[in-house]
Amino acid sequence: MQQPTIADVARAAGVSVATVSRALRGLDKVHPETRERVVQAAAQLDYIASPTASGLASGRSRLIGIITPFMARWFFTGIMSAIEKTLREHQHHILLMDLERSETSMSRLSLTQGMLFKRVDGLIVINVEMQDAERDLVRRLGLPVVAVGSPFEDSPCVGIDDIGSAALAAEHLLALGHRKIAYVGRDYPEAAPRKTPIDRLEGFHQAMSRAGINTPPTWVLDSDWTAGDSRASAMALLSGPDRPTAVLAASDEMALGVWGAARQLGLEVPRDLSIVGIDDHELAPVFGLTTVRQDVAAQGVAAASTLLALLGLYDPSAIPDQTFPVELVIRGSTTAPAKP
Amino acid sequence: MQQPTIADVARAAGVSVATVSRALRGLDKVHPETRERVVQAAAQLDYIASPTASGLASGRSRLIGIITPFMARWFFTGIMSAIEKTLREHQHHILLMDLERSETSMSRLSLTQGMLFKRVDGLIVINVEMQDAERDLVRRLGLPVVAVGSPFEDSPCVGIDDIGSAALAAEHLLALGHRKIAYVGRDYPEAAPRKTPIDRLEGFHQAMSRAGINTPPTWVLDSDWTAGDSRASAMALLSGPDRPTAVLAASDEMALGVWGAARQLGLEVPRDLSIVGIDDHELAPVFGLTTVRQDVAAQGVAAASTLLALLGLYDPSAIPDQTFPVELVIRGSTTAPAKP
DNA sequence: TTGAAAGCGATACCAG
DNA sequence: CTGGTATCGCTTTCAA
Repeated sequence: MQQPTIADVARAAGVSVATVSRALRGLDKVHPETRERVVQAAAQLDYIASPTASGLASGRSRLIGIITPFMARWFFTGIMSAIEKTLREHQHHILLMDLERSETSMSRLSLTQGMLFKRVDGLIVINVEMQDAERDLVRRLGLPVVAVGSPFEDSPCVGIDDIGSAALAAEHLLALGHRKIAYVGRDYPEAAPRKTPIDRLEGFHQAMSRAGINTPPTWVLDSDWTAGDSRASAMALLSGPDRPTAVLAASDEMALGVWGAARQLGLEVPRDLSIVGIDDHELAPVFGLTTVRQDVAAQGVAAASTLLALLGLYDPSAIPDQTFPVELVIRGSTTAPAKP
Repeated sequence: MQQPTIADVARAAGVSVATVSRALRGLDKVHPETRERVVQAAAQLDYIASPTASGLASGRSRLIGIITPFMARWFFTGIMSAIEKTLREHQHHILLMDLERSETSMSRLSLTQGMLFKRVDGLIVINVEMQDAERDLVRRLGLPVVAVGSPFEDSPCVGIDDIGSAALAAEHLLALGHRKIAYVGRDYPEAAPRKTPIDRLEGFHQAMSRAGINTPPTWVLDSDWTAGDSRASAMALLSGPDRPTAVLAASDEMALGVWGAARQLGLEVPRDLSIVGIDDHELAPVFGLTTVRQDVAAQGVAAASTLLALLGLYDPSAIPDQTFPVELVIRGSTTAPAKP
């Protein structure tokens, strides 16, 4: 059976399509009685407007593109979920673009050629550097963009103070009396530079040098930010003769990787090794991991609201903060170093 | 500046819009020379076709809706990532619908009223029961559907043998000599019944009764399938006087929750307690968790390919299996029970 | 192989 | 407040 169109509703209600369109969208300048009749007719016919058609006519698709690598990481799923809910309340939907392991320009092609950008009214870019062709297209299309984590040109950017967060974690360890502190989470040199890893490492270094401590380069471990990889790196570090008394991991997932390594080596946490992470991952309270908490959902709501404001659909004065506070959460994975 | 339209390209190439349309979509019956000229002109103008317009005209949006609860769970992110990549190779995009904590019909309204279903060419439904109004609409629209995890009407369904998987895990514990085995992962009674939890519990029960063992009801724990919640349940169970020697968790996330509880109670795994999970979560190898592995990515590819086949865009003979094998992966979290 | 023209299903401007 | 109608940009017969 054919889907009912706006013309069917108009006929059934005995009005013009123009009136149906206004009535159903809740525009003013429609007589309440008329509107009622239209609404009745529409309900009667199970009429649902075609988003494609209204998109063509109005020039707005009510679709928001989300570009992200590592969709499977804790941070991204959390923020995405919040973004989705916020946008849904404003009748917008999310178009997903996972970039994981597809950094070749070939598979990214669908961003430009593949029409993704022409489908959406705006973009939320989560922790990715856009490529030149992509930036150009975004600019040509005049797409509003909200960045999360790392900035995009002069678009609004939502995030936390990464430098401060890492420093906070480091200072916690220092306050406990640790001096031999290792760091996990520097990007591999061959990876595209990302702001978050760079800033957190910077925060670690700042805190350490403020304390007058010189960290040997071998105690700064590269990682692809997965638990598995950081476990591997940590195995090497912790099985050596001169090992640190504490490790600062740039994310909780990596912190758990370090914990796994410690466990396998028979080291007890925190007795033999203190571990602190960043994020407050779902598993952090489960294992009692000390960490620096960030509110991912709040960041998602902020990103979505900001984009809606850019689209003129949301009161700009209601836009929440763009830099979110973090908070040290002390659990059982950190303690003072054992007396030598 | 205005975006170039198909008419601009036609003008530049000195042909009709019809020819441009054919040439750019790679249809036959276009003279190679003509096509070349069109392609040149299009490139020259940075022309990108409007998906909205071609959607209206052709009746296909190249958009696939994904409906899922718990977007933040391991299983969903993994499968979604695979689906996205598969669909992208066929020029389709994903429209996301996270249902977490939005089970009220009010917030689900956007599925029906909110046009989601009218935007997409097909649906992938992951482990959710659709509501009546939703089923009706899907039927009326004639939307092709592929189900994952739990079946949807007579649509193709991708998944694993949940009963067999749980039985496999249980039999591993039984083979090690365990008799006092608890189970975590029954849905709370007030939750909407889901197939996976039901089947896995069934598999556990089957294996136990085959072994002639009667599990006390108090050793079957309810959980919302998060690590935190299962940790809480396990705390109660494990701190009691008569505790099991092994726990079978219906997912690795819950297994890690149990592990957290054991740790907090000073129980050592596997010496004091064996733990086995299901999934092979990213953290399973990190902590040495014994588990039943399922291949999520393969299931995602299968779901996407099947849907494409339903849309007539993919060779149906190439559709992969719909029930995927699982495999017991023995790591360090299980061992024979301590001699009494 | 190519072109002309009729939709596709709304929106929005301009009258009335 | 309501109706007529041009328009959005592309696809798809139907002829040529």
